[in-house]
Amino acid sequence: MTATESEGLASKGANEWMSIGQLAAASDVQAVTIRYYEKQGLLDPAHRSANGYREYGRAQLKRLTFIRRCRRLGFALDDIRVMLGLADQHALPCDQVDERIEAQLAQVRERQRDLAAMEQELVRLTSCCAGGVIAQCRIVEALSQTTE
Amino acid sequence: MTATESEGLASKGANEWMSIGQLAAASDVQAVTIRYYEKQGLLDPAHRSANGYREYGRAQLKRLTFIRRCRRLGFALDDIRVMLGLADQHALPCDQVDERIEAQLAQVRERQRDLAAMEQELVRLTSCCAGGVIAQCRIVEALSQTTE
DNA sequence: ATGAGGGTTATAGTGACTATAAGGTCAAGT
DNA sequence: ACTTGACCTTATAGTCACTATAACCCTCAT
Repeated sequence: MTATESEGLASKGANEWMSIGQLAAASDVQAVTIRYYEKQGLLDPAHRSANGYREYGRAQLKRLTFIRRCRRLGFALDDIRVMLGLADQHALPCDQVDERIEAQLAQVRERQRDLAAMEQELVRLTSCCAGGVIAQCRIVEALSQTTE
Repeated sequence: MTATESEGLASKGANEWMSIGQLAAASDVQAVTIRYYEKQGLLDPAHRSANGYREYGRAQLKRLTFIRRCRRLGFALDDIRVMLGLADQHALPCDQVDERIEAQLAQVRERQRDLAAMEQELVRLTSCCAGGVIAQCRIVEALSQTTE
């Protein structure tokens, strides 16, 4: 921990300006990645302090948190850019965002199915290869079997 | 469909030489990707016919199928290269392959957990945004909430 | 004043493709 | 015979979302 009042980041006492490193710690996004997002237009160019360092406030943390969550949910940066754009226009109907969420949900569920199949296959493979030698090991065979 | 006898690929009648396109169709791996694998050393340089075209037999299809399955299971090409190398030396103990499988299984299960969380959040988000306007929509809010 | 640990830029590299360009080959139809 | 179109060949460049590196500046404690 660097500064005395930076620890909580819920401490909205005096001023809440953060350096890029503090924002990185608070948001769980690396500093380089934050700069990358700025360059990609996902974050506005940050306000600079006298020495040229970037300074961030709670709004930026919020926005960055949103981005990080979306990334974790599997959204591409382009999708996120669009969603941020939509969200900035408060009068627009929510359908488009909702549509995206639905599409993403479909994707997530497809991946879940894939992973379930993967898991099953891996479990089968581990049990078939206990303490043996590759000559008897069926792993490669099992994974190269042509479906016929 | 191009050639007359290419359709079945289970037809092991006369000769079973395939062009790269046929192998691509049979293996569900794009031709460009097959060439890429060759360049990366995952596949041996293919035998060439008189005109310089690549020709493949069933052994290659098997190997490629193995690679594709591994990719689907989330293995990196480096891992696959090693596993192929291990599998080619039939006297070696299976432990190393097994170890990899175990590691991969752990990865798969971690992703499953992540996806489950994602799904939950997405479901929550879709229900909170039905027919509204962004001003009332909680999606962006929900995904930018600082955990406190 | 020195060194550690921040910050700044720009550029190059990563993995696993994907797209493009520019050409050679082949079977079928007119 | 010729053209069309689908296939094959190579090489190179682009993609995405970072990640690493280089080379430098700023600040603070010892």
